[in-house]
Order: sequence, then C-alpha cells, then structure tokens
Amino acid sequence: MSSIRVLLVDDHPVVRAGLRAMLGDFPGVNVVAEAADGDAALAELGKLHTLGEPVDLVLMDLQMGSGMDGVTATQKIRAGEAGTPPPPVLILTTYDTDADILAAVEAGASGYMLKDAPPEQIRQAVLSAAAGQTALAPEVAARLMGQIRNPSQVLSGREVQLLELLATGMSNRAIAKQLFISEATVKTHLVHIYSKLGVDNRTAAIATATQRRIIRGH
Amino acid sequence: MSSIRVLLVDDHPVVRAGLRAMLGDFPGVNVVAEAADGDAALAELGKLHTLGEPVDLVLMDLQMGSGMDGVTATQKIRAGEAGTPPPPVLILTTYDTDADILAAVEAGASGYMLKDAPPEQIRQAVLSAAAGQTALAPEVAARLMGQIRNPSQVLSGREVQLLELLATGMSNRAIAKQLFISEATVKTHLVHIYSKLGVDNRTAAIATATQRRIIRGH
DNA sequence: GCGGGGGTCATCCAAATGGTTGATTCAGGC
DNA sequence: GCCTGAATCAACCATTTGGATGACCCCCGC
Repeated sequence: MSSIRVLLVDDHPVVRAGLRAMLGDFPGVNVVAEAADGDAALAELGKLHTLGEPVDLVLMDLQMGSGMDGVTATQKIRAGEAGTPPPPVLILTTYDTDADILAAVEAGASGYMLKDAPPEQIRQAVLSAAAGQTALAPEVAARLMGQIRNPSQVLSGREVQLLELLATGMSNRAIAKQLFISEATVKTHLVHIYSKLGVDNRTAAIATATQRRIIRGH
Repeated sequence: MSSIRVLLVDDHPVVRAGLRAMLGDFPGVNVVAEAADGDAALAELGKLHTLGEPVDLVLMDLQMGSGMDGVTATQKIRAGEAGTPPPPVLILTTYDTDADILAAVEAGASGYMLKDAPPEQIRQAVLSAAAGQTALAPEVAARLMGQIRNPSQVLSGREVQLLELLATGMSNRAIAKQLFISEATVKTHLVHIYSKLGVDNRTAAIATATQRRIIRGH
C-alpha cells in the first residue's frame, strides 16, 4: 500500500515542527505540505491537486490566530471548494469543548484528537482517518457517551446559545433583545439552565459551563 | 563558546518533538534532556548535575496536565532545590494572561515567550536567556508597557483576587466569608473593579477580565 | 507630618436577578 | 390522535446586586 500523503494545518511553527517530526517517524505516513491557516490550506490542496499529487488526509488545528479558522476550513474542504475530491479531515487541537466538537463534526471532520495525546494514539488516528474511518480521542468519546447516558442534563441548543451570551456579560434584557424574545423567556431558560447545571446564579452557570466545556472560556 | 545545554519541560509530546527539532536546527544549542512535568524536571536537573553535565537553560511550559505546574517548578529550580546552581528558566507557553506573567516573573523566570512565536524569535530568546539576560515576547512586553502607561486601570492584588473568586460563580456573601471580610467590603471592591474595567455588572467584569487576560478563562 | 492609595466597613435606596406557578404553541414520536 | 419536550410569555414576590456617600485605619513617599 502506498504512503499516506498528509497536509498539516496549524498556526504554531513549533507544533508544525513537532507533528512533522512525529509523523515522519510513522512508516507509511508522509507530510507533503503545511499551512498556517485555512486559506493557505485550501490553496495548498488546490495546488497539489493540479500537480497530480493529491492529499490523502488533512491534519487540522481548530484555533488559528489569524486567517480562516479550522471549522470554516473543514467545511469548505469537505464541500469540495478546494477543487479536489475532498480528503478526510482529522482535527488535532488543544481544546475539547462540546461546542468545538459539535461544530467540527457538523463541518464534516472525520476525527477529533487532542494535542496531548501520546504519539501512538495519534498514529492510530491518522491511519484510521486516512482509511475513511472515524477517529475520536478517548476524552472526546467519553464526553459524547456521557451526554447520551445522561440526557436530562444535556442543554438544548437554545440554552447553549443563551449561555454564550450570558458569558459575554449581557443582562437579561440585552439577551432578550438580541434574541428577539421577552425577558420572561430569558429567565425561564436561565432557570432550566441552572437546574441542569446544578447551580443557582448566572456567574456559577458560566463557571461550570466553562469547566464542563459546554462553552468556551477564552 | 561551547554549546548551550537545554532541558525541555512540556507535557505535550507533540510540542516537545517540535521544540527538539527546532532547537536542533539552531547552531550552538543542544537539547540534553526532556521532562513532562515539574517533578520530572527537578529530577532531571539533579541527575544531570551529579553526572557532571549541568544544564545551561530550562525551557518550561506553564500549563502541565498533571504533576507539578510550571510556576512551582520554576520557583523550586531558582531556589536551588534541584541541588544545582540554578540555571535560568525561560517560560514558553500558549497563554499570556497578566496573572500568568506576573506569577512566572515572581517565581524567578528570566523570560516569557509564546508558542506561536516564529523560530527566529525563539532562537533569540534562548540565546539571551542562556546569557543571563531577560527575554520577553513582544506581546508580553506590550502588555507590561500598557500597564505602566495607564496605571489608573491597573487592578490591585486584592481586586484581582476578588475577580478570581467572582469568576468561580460565588456570591458576594460567599466571597466575603472566604476572604474573612464583610459583604460591604466586597461590594466596595466590586465597584472599583467595575469602574477600572469599564463595566457595570459582575458577568461583564468576568468577561472583560478574561479577554484582557487579567484572569484565566479556563 | 501630610496626602494619597489600598483596604476595611456601614447605611440607604434603586434596579436586576432568582424562584414559582401557570399557560400557550408547535413539532415529533408512538 | 395523544403525549412529551422545547420554546415562548406573564405575574408575583424574595433576594441579590449595584450605586452613592461617608468614614476609619495603615503604610508609604515627599
């Protein structure tokens, strides 16, 4: 079987160097290009395709300091916007919030790994993803399992949306206006959120939602 | 001049590999050991010292998934607890919150760099730090400058302390009990914090304090 | 030794938030 | 068709928070 041709997308030179070195040690894996953001990644994919050197797998970070972020880039790649038969995209990032994971999966990622994973785990994920299979980090899988096992504590989409606005410091009134609903409804949602999270005020809701990685704390 | 002997401390295998590769490309720099947390770092320092192969510079991450964190490790190293003449410690991390920077400087770090820095910047920092000079990332330097230029907006230590408790979701009463002060005092501090941050409620204070990296959003 | 800033506390009042109950609409599953 | 859960709204009241003012102590620098 021929070698797996990989495109690295990460804005940190240090991390790119690390992945290049690590993947270089894996037999059957070949890093053929690198990009520092989503735009560059799409450009690289197109370029390599016209050169007749297609990419078998994209290793993508989600957080990119500038330029197109990882989720958008994944969407565009999977939608075929690079002008190529879309290669699978394996997310490799530091954060594992519910929001991030869901966004990545919806964007069409075929895997989600964390950067602190041991090399062997990353190697397995790369091979799986390149073979068209799904590759989830144990931590990520565990979070999804937990949600399925305890659905009563799963926040609805609307509730997460409120929580995100809450975390920006908006008042109930401001949130109501922003979402075109009444303050009463905002309060109802908040009560539900509090009971699901087991807290009794908004700051605590933000704190535990951040800790449980339901929303971003950054 | 002989080569600079470096100890890498970072819990991410990927990042260690990246730094090893990157530093390996710098002439006059030599990675002689690695550690995944603070405890291991101290052990390595001691071991290398008894072997007569002292370390010239420690490259340290602040966030360590488990084991001793980077600030504590830096403190102990600089206090000579590794049983060696303390080598300079250069912090290399992803985050640049005020709290992190101050803690690192107080712990005795002689530099503070960010992981998304270009290799050349990292090389300069390594050389400076090994030579006993201070090496600050431009972003970090800018933040310190900003504080000096606009001292009216600098929060006092007590205020930051309150802010951190605030961010955990505690009520004024709970904060008062925790700090052994009255609720009235808590409210006074909060008013000062609000005016310094330019906000008018606690959640907004948390949001902007997190954004401005006065406290951690994690 | 005087001023200023940080930290502490109190009181009073207005505004925002939390908690409860109850009700309507709508979509989806059995 | 019925039930459930999500989302919407309202009215009420208790509690918490926010804002303003004034005061005391202590340390440090000029």
